[in-house]
Amino acid sequence: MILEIDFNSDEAYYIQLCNQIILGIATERIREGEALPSVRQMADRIGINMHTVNKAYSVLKQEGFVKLDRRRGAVVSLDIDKIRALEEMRRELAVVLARGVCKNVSRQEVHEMVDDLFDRFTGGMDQNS
Amino acid sequence: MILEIDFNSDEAYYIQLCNQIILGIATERIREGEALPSVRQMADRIGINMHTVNKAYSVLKQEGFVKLDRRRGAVVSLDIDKIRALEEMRRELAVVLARGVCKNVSRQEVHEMVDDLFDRFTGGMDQNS
DNA sequence: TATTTGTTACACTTTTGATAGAACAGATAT
DNA sequence: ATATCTGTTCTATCAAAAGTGTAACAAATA
Repeated sequence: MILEIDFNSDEAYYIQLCNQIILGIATERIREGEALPSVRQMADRIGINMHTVNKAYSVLKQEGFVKLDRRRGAVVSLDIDKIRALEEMRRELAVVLARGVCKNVSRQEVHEMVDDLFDRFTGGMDQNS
Repeated sequence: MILEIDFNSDEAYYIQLCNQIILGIATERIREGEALPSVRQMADRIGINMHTVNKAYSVLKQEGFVKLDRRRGAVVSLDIDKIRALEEMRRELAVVLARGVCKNVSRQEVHEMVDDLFDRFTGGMDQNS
């Protein structure tokens, strides 16, 4: 699992960390039941403060991606609230697509991009889910 | 054109304003060549400070959605840098889809959502663009 | 001339992001 | 038992971002 913070990005470190972990889960580089490095290990590895990692883990817990276990650390545990997930996705997607539409990105190009990304996530094994 | 700030949102006011204007352009409620209300008018109307509106307009200018004219104000003028737009869309889409995949949102559901949003933007008149 | 435009400058407050050190209870392994 | 690890929680500090307020300026307009 490659985790790297872009210290020049304008995105907050804890947001970058959250997104990369979520991408890791989606691409199955981290699997359900696996534990993330402890806040201190992770902090050392990627070069940021323990409390910043802790904040990222707390957000991931709040959003239902991990559960925090005192003995095992942050364990990937997906809380499936699909209705809520669909609502949030729609809100975010609306803004992303609106930007694209303004820049003449076509419907077909978006569909192709979605397929391409989905292939990366599931490796083509997502006929049902 | 309905513009409203959610004062309870954790999203910055100027980001909310940017997104709503972009949505307005995408849905053609604001058309190319039209001018947005002046920073002072807009500030009065939606109940935030002039400088915050100015910041939003500056960001929209920077991102190529409007041009700022001393006499006419902020005029919708789309600077089409499609390659850049596609790159940014891909980055943002990756995170949005990853979240969805973790929550069992299917490829088909995403495609349907994209179609639905595109219909809202272009009213079904986007076979070519 | 008076008004409106974007623009800029200075000042100020509040919130957020990030870091730091320290301590605690619970769990674990030696 | 001891030492070590876990998340967690304090207090503290610093910098940057977000937002507001007042004021002024040049350019354009009516």
